Amino acid sequence: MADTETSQIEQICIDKGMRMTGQRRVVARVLSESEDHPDVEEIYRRAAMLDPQISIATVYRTLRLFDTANVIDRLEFGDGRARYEVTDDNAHHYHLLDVKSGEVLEFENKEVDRRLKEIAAELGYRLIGDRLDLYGTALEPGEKE
Amino acid sequence: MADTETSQIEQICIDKGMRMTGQRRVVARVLSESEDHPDVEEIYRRAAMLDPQISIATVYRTLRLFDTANVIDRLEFGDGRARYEVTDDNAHHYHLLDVKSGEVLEFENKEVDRRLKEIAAELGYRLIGDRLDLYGTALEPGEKE
DNA sequence: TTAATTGCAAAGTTTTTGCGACCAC
DNA sequence: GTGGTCGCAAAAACTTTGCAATTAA
Repeated sequence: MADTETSQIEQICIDKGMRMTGQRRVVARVLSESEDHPDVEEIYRRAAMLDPQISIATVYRTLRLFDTANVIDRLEFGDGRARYEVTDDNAHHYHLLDVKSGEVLEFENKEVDRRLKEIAAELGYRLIGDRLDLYGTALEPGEKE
Repeated sequence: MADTETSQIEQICIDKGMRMTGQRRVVARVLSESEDHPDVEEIYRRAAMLDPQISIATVYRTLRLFDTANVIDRLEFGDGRARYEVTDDNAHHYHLLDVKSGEVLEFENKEVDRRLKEIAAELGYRLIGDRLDLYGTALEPGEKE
């Protein structure tokens, strides 16, 4: 079972030379197995299923650690709570929020990537990060596209 | 002097049928005259110069009111506190943060506007809002652009 | 062995809210 | 006049931190 496997994030942390405690392994596993964008409470809830003794303070500390090490990305969609996802070094992506359902879609666009880098350069900056979130409502079938 | 004039935002609020109290006028004036992106504490500080009796609770309530009415935009640059700017219906713009100085530059780009709308449509959504923030470091003279 | 990490509870930040007094319309 | 708004202080929501006990390397 997956219970004894090394999760994707755990391996990254090991490679980065982090001290891997049981709690960090649990949080790493939770994040590796999440396909959504959970907030801290939700990550804590999922982690507590694997280790009922884990403290939310440790979850906060671990998320900050992983975020600082660029292992995960902290997202903010304007609802006050931070959400997290695993950093994907190969494919930088953006988000589209369905404002009615709260669902979050991810999308990539190389053309946008390139254009943003150019824009930063035109303004005299080296682009080191970006955040692009679209907010939309689902088009009904037949509705104008 | 400007003290008795109707500020840009105040007029918008009047047009929207809002009840205009002295405090709302003060916050409206502060925002109208701000060319930066102040956070709540800073807005409160500036408002208190015009009305020393104003409460920060009222500043929070007024900002939420203005934001909900789309008179101002709430910005989040990842530092935990919300910042605000006057909504510009004519020219939608994006932000570039100088991560070293904390300075915020604004830029427009019709091509990006159009592309984002197309992307949303391709995903099956009507775009109703977006947020695009670039993070960069200033290029030194002669540095690769 | 020992410096780093944990759980707990206390405290720090930012924002919201209940309530009686007050004010705009 | 009266429903909306204000100031105040309390509380809510989210996040960080001090400390003694525990643990990874």
